[in-house]
Amino acid sequence: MKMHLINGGVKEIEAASISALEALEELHVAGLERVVAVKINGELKDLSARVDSDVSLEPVFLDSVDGLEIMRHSTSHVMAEAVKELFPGVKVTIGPAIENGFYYDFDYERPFKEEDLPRIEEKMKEIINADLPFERREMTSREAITLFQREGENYKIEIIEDLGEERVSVYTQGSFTDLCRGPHLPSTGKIKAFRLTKTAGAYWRGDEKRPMLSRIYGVAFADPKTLKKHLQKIEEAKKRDHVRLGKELDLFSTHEEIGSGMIVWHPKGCMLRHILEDFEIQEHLRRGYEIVKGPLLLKTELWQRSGHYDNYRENMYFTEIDEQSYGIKPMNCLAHMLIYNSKMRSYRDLPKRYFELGLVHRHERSGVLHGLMRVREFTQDDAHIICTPDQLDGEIKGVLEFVRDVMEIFQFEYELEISTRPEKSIGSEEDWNRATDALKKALDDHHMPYQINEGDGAFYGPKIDVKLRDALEREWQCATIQCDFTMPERFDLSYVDKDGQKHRPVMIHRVILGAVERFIGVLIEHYAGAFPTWLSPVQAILLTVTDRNIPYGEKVLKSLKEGGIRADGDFRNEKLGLKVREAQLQKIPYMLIIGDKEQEQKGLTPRLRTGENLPFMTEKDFIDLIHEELRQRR
RNA sequence: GCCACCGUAGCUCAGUCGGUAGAGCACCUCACUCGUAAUGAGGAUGUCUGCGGUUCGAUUCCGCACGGUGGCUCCA
Repeated sequence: MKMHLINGGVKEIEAASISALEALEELHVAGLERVVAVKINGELKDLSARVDSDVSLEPVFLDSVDGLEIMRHSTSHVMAEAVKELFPGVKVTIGPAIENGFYYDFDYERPFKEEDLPRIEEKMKEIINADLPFERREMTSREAITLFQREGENYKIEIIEDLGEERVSVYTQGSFTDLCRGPHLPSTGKIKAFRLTKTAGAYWRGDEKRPMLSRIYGVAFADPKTLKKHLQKIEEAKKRDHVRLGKELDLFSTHEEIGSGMIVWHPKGCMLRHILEDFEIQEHLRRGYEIVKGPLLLKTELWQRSGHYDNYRENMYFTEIDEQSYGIKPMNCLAHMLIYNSKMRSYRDLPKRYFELGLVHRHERSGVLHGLMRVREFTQDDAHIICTPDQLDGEIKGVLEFVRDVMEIFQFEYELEISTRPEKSIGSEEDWNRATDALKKALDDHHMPYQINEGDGAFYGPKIDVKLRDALEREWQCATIQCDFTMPERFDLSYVDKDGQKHRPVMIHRVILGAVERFIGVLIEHYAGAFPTWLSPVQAILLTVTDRNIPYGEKVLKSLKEGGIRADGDFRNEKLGLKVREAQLQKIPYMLIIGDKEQEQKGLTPRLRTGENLPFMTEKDFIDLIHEELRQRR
């Protein structure tokens, strides 16, 4: 038979069938000890897989993307074996490889705790040191069910039954056999670096009505050095945590006595919000939006009419005024529709683009709250575009471009998803398809790649979601563009077309930043608190060298403020070194040194937070410098 | 909401195997008037998150509540 090595030689051998490992040896693959699997005709296989016809082979090295995933998956099997040895009676469920590591979900008489992890790690090391081979076996589903019945592994049986395959494969290493598609490492000794990181509860099959299992997470890398680097990176990322920086930079706080999910904005944080909101207003006006504002409380009857009462009630707060039930708005759309309906609309008026920095309240379940990222009271940069069906595509494109431009200003990388119809929803199948297609088309036309998120749409329509990542690489939904054919129907929105007849407009719900709170959370982590000048709550701080520089410092401060600079002064009787240090820790872009030299020559000496000094300059030059940065949004 | 962990001075944290607590920074006072990441000396600071229970005695053990963190589910 003839074997072809990808990016290598061709070799013909006599034998009719050999293992992939033997084949790679025949082909003199370098670094064979680091090979953990093989691609046979492009398909990932175990090294023990048989090679018995003319094939192309490609070794998979431990430190490749595929190699790491295989190793991480194998590590989860090793963990399952360790847990089964240490905790008799435990049942295994699923244990996949994930980004940087793996997890395994167990069903045990009690949940696992952090303190169980060292013991499990020890046991895993024993298994790894024993260098046990992973052995693959194929069998019929019936045989596999019998096998797992003997082991009392009813979750595995459920998986096999749901698979509905004729044959399945199982892998055994040491005392542990698991249902698994594979491939796996040749043996446990190939695992070079792992760490169990945390425990967590997780519902069986992600369904909160089913049992809560006990999940153990781990990370695993090709070598101890990379593992250490990864753990250090996480420690570094924690220094960028927005809750921590929010406190250090005096931006916001939360209070037990106020309640969960409510943010208190301090002067600097509030300034940051104000800058963003002001930016948003300018950008919206520029793009043909009109600013509107609706009330916080609206009668419950109206929420019934919109469908929110049936579909979103558990997230809403209600109250009673004069024996009349009211709901606090969780979304801003209702008032916008009433504005539209306040008079007759012609096709000539469309599209209407109503923009509101809308304060909403949502009763988020206590366990999901998280710093600024997930709160119960937040402000959306919300808009509703009401347009003719013909205008829909163009409007979606316009919003997409808006999102793209804004993300570029902040230099965010983002991921796009389309979410389709959820179970709990209103509207006809036809409208849903039409709306979903419009969203897809807009993304395709812009050549923007996206994922499909089945069943994750809003109850009234499908949506495009834009996701940003925080310091720990967790994804947060920010911008969203949602198509809606239903609300216009329910509120009987109409416009008079050229034909003199009333027609039904379409509505787009959309946000760009999403929630101002969440966006600021992501923004803090993105810049690690060192905001560009245009966003910095304090752009420059004056640092006097001695007390005799104070009067001059005050004069400079006054003219900088009059020049539109967000300036502050540190006129304390302290050493310059201390003032520099504190301004540095506050991550203020410019420290302006005011000493005798500056006083005599009538100017200032800026020090950047990078440590670099700019040459001595006049107040006016400095003001111009800042304004140039503002213009460029830097 | 579910699972795990956590809550000690304004902040970061130590401590008490049950006998009512400490450090650094910050704060206040005094001296120093100083040129690019911490000047020195002195001082004050706590219902040990809250409410119950066990106990002669609880910050420490137990339960509940409140708040936070990491996940699951849900979501901007």
